[in-house]
Amino acid sequence: MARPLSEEKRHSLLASALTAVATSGIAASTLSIAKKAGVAEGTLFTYFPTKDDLLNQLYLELKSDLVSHLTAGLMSDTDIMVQFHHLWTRYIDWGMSSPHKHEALRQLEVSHKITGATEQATHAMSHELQILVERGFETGVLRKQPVMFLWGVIQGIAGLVLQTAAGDMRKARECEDLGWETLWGAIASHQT
Amino acid sequence: MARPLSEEKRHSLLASALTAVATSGIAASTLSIAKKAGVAEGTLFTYFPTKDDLLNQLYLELKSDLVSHLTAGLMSDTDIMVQFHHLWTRYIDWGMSSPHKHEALRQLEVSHKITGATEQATHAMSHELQILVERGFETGVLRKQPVMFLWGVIQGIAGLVLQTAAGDMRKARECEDLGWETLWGAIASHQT
Amino acid sequence: MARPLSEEKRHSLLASALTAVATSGIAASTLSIAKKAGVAEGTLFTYFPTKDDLLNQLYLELKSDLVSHLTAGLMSDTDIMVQFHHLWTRYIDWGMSSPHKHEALRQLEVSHKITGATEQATHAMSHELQILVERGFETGVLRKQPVMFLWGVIQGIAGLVLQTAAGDMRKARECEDLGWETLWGAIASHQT
Amino acid sequence: MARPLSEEKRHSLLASALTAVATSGIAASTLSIAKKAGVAEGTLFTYFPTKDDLLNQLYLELKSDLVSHLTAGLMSDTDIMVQFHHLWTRYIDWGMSSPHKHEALRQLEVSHKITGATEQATHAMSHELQILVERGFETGVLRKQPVMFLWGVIQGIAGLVLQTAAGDMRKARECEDLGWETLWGAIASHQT
DNA sequence: CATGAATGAGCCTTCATTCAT
DNA sequence: TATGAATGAAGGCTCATTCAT
Repeated sequence: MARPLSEEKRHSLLASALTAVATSGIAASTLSIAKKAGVAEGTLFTYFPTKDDLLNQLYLELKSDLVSHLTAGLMSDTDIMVQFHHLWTRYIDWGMSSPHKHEALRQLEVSHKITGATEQATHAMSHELQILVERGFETGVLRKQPVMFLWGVIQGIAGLVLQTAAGDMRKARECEDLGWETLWGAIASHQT
Repeated sequence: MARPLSEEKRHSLLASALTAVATSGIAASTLSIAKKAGVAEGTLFTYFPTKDDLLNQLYLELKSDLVSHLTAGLMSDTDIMVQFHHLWTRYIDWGMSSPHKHEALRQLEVSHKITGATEQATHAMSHELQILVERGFETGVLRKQPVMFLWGVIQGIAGLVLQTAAGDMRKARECEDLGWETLWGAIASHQT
Repeated sequence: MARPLSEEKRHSLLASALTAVATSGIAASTLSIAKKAGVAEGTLFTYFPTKDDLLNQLYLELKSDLVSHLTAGLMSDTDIMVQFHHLWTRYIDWGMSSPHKHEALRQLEVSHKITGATEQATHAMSHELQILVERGFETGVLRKQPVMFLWGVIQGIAGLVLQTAAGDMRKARECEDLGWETLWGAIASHQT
Repeated sequence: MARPLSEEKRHSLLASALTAVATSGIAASTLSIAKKAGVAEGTLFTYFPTKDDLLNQLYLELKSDLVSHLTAGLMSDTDIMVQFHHLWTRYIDWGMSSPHKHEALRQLEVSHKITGATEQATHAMSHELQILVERGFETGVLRKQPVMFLWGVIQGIAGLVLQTAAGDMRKARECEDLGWETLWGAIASHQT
């Protein structure tokens, strides 16, 4: 009975938190977040018991959004390099089309507010990617390394490209290509 | 100007800010910084007119510290790859022996508080490195790319290694080697 | 008026308020009270239009509970001192067996939230006691004094005994006797 | 160096807290207290790290004020009853001339905010009274009982008198006498 | 110059009450 | 009637910065 929690408000709040965190870091105030979401400050706390909780949920949502964007259209039976190139393209695409998401993710990653449990939850999401990586190891295409390390390399170089491209949109294409060469050089095993 | 500003106090403050920022991010309070520096809160503001100013100075100092650590012992007439490997070793060494510095730098980089002017000032410091990179381009050893991009790759992979190694000190050596292979693969041109 | 207000829920709410107030004073939140009563927060306000109203009702109920406990088994034709001793025993009994009630009453008395009307209503309840007291004055057994004053003395000393006994249950009996001597000394006229 | 903590402001704050607590109970806001003290809200927290701390200090000050008022002019070599009567008179005098103090003390006593340490500290203050009481026991003038109990009786009856007198100032004198008879009856041993 | 008291805006969170369901 | 989401006003406390000493 009573009014049910509105999924719409929840999304408003997360969306508002997204831009707020991208703009002001985790110092963004709950009041500003609530206001931009068109909601009273108190309401924020009926959806997220704590500011930290909101940040964790936001982190989760961003990661999930990124992963699902990356894996969309991935064909698991094609050449591994092709698949990685697909991943790469999608990553840059994601970052270009929603720069706030990328920036907010960066802020959250550096913030010390993300709990171990949240981190765990993100791992569960990337099952498909994990398989791809493992196949890369087995076939000898990729240099053997911890999965998290590999993922970190991708993330790092993508971040770099996005940042570089942000300054000069016209070179975006060039930049993406450079990034791809860099990435593939970084992770492939180069056994001729 | 009876009593001049004491260089010692200035350093105390920067050192204190370093650990504070590494631990708590830029949210670290001026009070906590002053206290750990053994100085009154007001004093902090005679040395740095503003908290943001302190953060910028800290950033400058960290970058300069890093660059001078990297370039120490660099022999400009040896093989380029050897020089880069030296750089790499020194980077990891720096990060391992002073993890606070590395973490603080990360926090500052992400913080939106570093002004353009400060950023400019850091470029000036890396003259020697710039020359090395350019020689890399000319000789065709390195893939042609913006210097800042290259620098970002180094930084990103080094950060990744430090983070990975932090969790498991025993694998530090392994990790460093993996990092080097990754880095060299990322930046070298691979012309057979 | 399809469904009438349920007397059961009303009691749940008052019972819950009782322990909440005893524990946390009148600062106890309506949410906590409603929850412990197994009822939605909004429901509380259909039974009591206001938190202050709830507190007043609780006060009334506690006073009435106390008075009826005191007067139960009172034989109006025995010796006055015996009747007072009966009262005293019953008071201590009440306080010992339901310490929450006693504590809650204290909190409410001190709270400035009890209205004059509520206070009036309690007077009406103690008719039987009033008669006893007046007989005490007429026969010269009790020192002449305002009824409210006398009642205050009883309450004060009983409270003291309960508080003292709370710390050391083993001495409860001793404590009760001491209290009785104190009380009787305080109110009897001592005409030898 | 620097501006020293001003004893005057400290007193302003305690005085303001006194009336605020007397009027609104411990729910009195720190803002209202600071304002009435003519001081910024933040300032309150440089003098008292916590609201609870302020309340404890206030309690201490009130107790100390009361005790020193009671013992002033006490002649330890006169008759015990006379000394107690002196105490009684002083107590009523204190309560009459500063009703806020009395009310605030009541609020604090009931509040659950006074720590054990604070309570301890108050015991230390009443050394002189303790001696008087013990002499009362030794000489058989007082009924043997725990000191705290005796003190509670005095406090309780005094409170009652003050409350009763508050309603009808003209009867204050009468009321005080009645209180004294009640008190002495309550604590004296009545051995003829 | 060094100190730390003073300031008041701002922060996160709680709360009594209202109202849509 | 019962529910609990929605509200926005406080509440206690922290903080960067100023300024008297």
